Amino acid sequence: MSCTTTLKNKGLKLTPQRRLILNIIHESGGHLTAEEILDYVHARVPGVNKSTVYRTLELLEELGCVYKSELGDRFIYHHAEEGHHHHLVCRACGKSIDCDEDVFLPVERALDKKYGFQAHFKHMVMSGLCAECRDKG
Amino acid sequence: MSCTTTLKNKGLKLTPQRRLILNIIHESGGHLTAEEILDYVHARVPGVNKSTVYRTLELLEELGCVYKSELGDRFIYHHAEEGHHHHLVCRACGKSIDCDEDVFLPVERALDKKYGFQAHFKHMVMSGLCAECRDKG
DNA sequence: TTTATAATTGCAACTGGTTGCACCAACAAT
DNA sequence: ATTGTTGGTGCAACCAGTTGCAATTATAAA
Repeated sequence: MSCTTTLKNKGLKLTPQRRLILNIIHESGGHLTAEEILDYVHARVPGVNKSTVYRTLELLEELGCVYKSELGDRFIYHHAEEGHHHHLVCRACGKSIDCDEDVFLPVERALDKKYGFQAHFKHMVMSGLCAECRDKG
Repeated sequence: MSCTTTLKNKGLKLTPQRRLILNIIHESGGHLTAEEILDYVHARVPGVNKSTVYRTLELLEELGCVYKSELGDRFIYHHAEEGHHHHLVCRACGKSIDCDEDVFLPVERALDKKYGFQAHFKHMVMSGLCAECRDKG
């Protein structure tokens, strides 16, 4: 279901500000920080207030339209495409690799079996070294 | 090696402020947010400036004396004991369970094999449901 | 014990992000 | 067309955390 219909179904309004923010996230494709999104918004429509942007991001996250993930010290937003997956971000070249959803299943099983602890790993973003950058040294 | 000797070996000073902050983290045993640490500091010595506290936490993390981990939206600090391990924090009762260091090995291997991506999971803090709270709810 | 020096602190200003509130816009009922 | 209601925005004040800088202090050498 598209973001716009999700909004309407909940009795929420698709305002110009929200349309703008959705467009920016969709067009970017990749991962944007809240601040980058704010900058893009202001570049197109200077008048939009920052609290509107932050509130919209929070709303879209709650609706499941975008994902908010932790990467090191900051939070990044990305579009919730069909099919969940994780992201591998190279700390050397910045490249982002889509990663299969199931890699954390062994961890979830182990935590359950050993500690009776129920954890879920959803759209994780992991920092590390990609193959090319590792070979370069 | 103790935190105090680590400081001295690097030519860094063991000031009263740093001693206080180290004591608070050691005594607490558990996980403290930066703000909680700041509150405890002020409770004992009101004059200490917040920038001193934040800078000290950053320094101690760089030295490896304390760990800074992400838990949901915030960062928590905990003492770097002998033997690394992860933490399982119950989102219902708040209880913290120490978790074996090796649970993420399958993930690290899978990421390497499938994507040539090198990632390391160190002192992770995971939110979820402990066995008791799961049975209750 | 005194001095030299680099490390450290407190301060004030600032940044990213949040919150309460008054006003505004959209829409449904009359 | 008018009104009532709900949701949304902008504003200003606020909060946690950061930064540059001048003043201070722990420490090692003399």
